[in-house]
Amino acid sequence: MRASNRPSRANNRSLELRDAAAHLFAHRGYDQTTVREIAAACGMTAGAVYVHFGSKHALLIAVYGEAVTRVTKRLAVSSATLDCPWQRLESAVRAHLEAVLQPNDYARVMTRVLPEDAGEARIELIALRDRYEALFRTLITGLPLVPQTDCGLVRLLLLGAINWTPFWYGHGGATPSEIAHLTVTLLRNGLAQPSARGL
Amino acid sequence: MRASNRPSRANNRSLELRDAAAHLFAHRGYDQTTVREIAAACGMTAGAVYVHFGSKHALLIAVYGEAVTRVTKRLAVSSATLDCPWQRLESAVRAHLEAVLQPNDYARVMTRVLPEDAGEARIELIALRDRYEALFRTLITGLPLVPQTDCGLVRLLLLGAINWTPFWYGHGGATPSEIAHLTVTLLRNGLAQPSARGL
DNA sequence: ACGTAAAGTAAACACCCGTTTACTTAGTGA
DNA sequence: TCACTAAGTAAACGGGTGTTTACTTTACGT
Repeated sequence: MRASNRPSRANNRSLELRDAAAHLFAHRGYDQTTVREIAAACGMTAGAVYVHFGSKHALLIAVYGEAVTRVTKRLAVSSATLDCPWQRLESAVRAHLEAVLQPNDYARVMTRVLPEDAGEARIELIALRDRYEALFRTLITGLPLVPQTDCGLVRLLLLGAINWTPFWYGHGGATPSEIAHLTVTLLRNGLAQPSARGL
Repeated sequence: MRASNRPSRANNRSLELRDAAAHLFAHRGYDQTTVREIAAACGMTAGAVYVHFGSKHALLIAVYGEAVTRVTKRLAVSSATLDCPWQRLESAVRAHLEAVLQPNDYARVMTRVLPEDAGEARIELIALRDRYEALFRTLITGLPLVPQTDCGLVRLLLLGAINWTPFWYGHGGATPSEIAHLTVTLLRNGLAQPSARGL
């Protein structure tokens, strides 16, 4: 049968493996996922994994890298056409949440797997994450803020709030779009009653 | 020699074991900590651990429970004497951050170890965490907010922001007290320039 | 003084892990 | 057609895991 291989050889089962790894890492974590499970999800043996990836760490780095690439692309597109910097930020937050909260294996790995769990691959994962978070840096420094605001701290708090969402999403009943709107509104106006607003 | 055991027998090496486990879980995570390491930290053999705890999971539950108890106590004390609900919240956030960010093994386990990593003990850990987060529920519902604010969502965003701090603390240079102040000020007033503040 | 029970040891148990090693299969280019 | 190479298998390797077992030590109550 030659029906399943159109281009030539190299049916790129590497990508198949990477997808399976992403799925398992996202749902069960890195440590609790075995190479044999990943292989079995592709109908292969554990040994065959090492034809495509040098180690389990390399597989994680591939998944993490792809996750950053995808969510970066999505985020750039979603906020490119808007003028208001607050709307740009909200759009970016919405894109991030949709990526993290929908059953999107890749994006979820970014919050589910801590770089510390990756051993020697730790440095590469942190570099990948930093590359992504830099996007929020530009979005936040573009906001018209009260002077002397610590933009870095604001960015870290915002990312923390939205990175933690996978741990409770579903219990609150809010959609990613609603969460994004409340988050950015909160960031913009606060939630004190205007009459009771003090310094 | 009977110098080292005042009360009677039972020098409570259980507590010693629990402390050692807390230290290792906080710094290396649950999966990557072995029972033999915990035992060795107390100068014991792995087998002796099972005299005091029925399993590694039981040890984690003990650590997690103690963590919740400690930080709950600390939080209740810190915000009891204040009148202004915003100051109460800031004080609680500060207490939480100090517990999580200082080299405090117990508190750090609450953010470092995900309940999902605990297998069957998962349900008990989630129950313990919920018991703690309920404290913030009362603090937030006590705030004078604009009507129809989703208090639950606000609480979850706030807890996310401060639970994520261990992953970047130290790089920003801010102290727990400063972070707490900015966080609550942000929550209260937002960070838009008053002149540019819209709906 | 002695029986009892807790505390701890050393060693094994049974299993699972990531990785490697021969070996087989199959498609490709010359 | 035939050497070449990538892809994959089956099985083992070396080591580490949580846990259990049999045995020893130790301190107490009576």
